[in-house]
Amino acid sequence: MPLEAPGTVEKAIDILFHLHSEPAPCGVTQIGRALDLPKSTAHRLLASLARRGLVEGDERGRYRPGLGLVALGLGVLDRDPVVALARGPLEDLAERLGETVFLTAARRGRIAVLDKVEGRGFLRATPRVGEEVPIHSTAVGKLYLAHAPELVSLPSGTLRRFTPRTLTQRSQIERAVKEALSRGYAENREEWIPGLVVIAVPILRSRQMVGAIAVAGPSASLAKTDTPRSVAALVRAAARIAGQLAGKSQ
Amino acid sequence: MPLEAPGTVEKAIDILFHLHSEPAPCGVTQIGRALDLPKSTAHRLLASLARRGLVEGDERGRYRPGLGLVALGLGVLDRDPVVALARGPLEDLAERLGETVFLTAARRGRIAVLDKVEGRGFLRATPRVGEEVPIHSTAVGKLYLAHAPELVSLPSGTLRRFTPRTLTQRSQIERAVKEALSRGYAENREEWIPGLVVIAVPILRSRQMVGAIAVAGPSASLAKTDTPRSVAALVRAAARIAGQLAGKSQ
DNA sequence: TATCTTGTTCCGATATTTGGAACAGTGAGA
DNA sequence: TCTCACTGTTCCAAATATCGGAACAAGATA
Repeated sequence: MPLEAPGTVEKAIDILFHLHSEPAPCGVTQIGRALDLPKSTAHRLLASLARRGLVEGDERGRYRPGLGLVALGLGVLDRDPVVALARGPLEDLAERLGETVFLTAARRGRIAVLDKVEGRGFLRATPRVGEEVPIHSTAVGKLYLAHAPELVSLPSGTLRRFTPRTLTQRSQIERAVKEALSRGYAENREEWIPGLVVIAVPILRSRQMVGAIAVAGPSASLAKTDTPRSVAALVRAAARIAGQLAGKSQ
Repeated sequence: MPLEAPGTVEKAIDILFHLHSEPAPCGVTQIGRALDLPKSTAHRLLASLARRGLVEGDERGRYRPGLGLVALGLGVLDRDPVVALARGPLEDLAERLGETVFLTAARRGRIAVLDKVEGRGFLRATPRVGEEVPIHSTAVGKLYLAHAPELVSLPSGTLRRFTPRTLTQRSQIERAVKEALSRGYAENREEWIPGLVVIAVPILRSRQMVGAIAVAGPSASLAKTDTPRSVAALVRAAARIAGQLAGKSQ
């Protein structure tokens, strides 16, 4: 089985993600080369996407992601009750701590950023809502491994080393996960991005982990001695979100 | 020519928009009925969409929009320089005026909301980022008809009457557009939604209209006598955005 | 001007989508 | 508890829409 071929729809979606990853509008030939599609195929797929507004083509034949994607993407966030309930607490936290605070959740075995409020520092973390984060080298990843390992899938094989401090051995990660479980929070001190420190706590609804909130900033601002203060604030906010979540419907 | 049939990709996109418009997750049969697709076709298209994360299916076979859409949708906004530059002024305006302020732009002949900052009132306007607004019955629509009629396409035939105050005759609209052009701003007093008043000004970069910012609120809060104050604040903000826009690149 | 590019269109071959039908699992109602 | 109606899923032959090479027109480049 030589890697089953993607269908028509999948190719079209691949074009969307490619346009998303490119900073500038792309031409048909360029897209075809990047995704290994004949020019005419790329052209036809782009025409279909353009008819529905998912891409926009200028008069020169360059294409870029279209406004139709905005409505669809924002709709996903509006639909999620956790995002709605977390918005206020996130703003409070960012105000109090002065650093960037964000909300994450696991979907399809991966972890994505669902919302954020940026801090006030000249040097500050700026996660992108909708993007994924690795599992083995982040604070929220460790939390999921601790509280809901069935919701995330750690890549098999060797784990990627992002920085000198990245934990790449399973035994190291196991130890960190156990620590996260017993302490109730997880840390990531420059294990993913040099200079970046993240402290995260889980949002637990009746023992089930439905997400995590975290504070992120430069290592100088989130020193180890300050950790208890950040953790306390995060835990309070997470409890508030979980409480409102329990009130809502189920 | 009996209304050419949509291709595979278009059908898949139609499914995305249908899921977006439904508040609850949908089953295969339900989607098939709504879009006139056989069950098996809907199922296969959903499988393709799910493989790329644009939809998520639960264990019961219900499908809903997926997280992949978030990254794509937010990416569109990040890419747009007007959105980035308008963010600050929008927040200032919302703070000063106390009402909801939003940014719109024309794409593909239609007008969409690109960003918003909501006001503080218990009763306040809550536009949805990414959604479209009508042209003939909104303040921003009149602005586009005045400054860049080639960018928007007024529907042919009779214009839809949303409220008793909606202008449905071309001559009425022409007069309103001329007024908007001469005064530099446009108003919409309950012409689209009962009780909703909007005041909008264009963002002009070297005589070209690249968007509009507007303040929206209940008619009681945006009385006619207050209009000059709102207009002045909006005009200042629009000029600031346009100025920074001129500085950036071209 | 000559020579590359580019985006777009065309059209026959074929692989992919299509959609009816059968299957299996679930939930409601008797 | 049994039944029935309804789901979502899978299968497969038929048909058709996709595919992709080639030709075309329009710019950009040298």
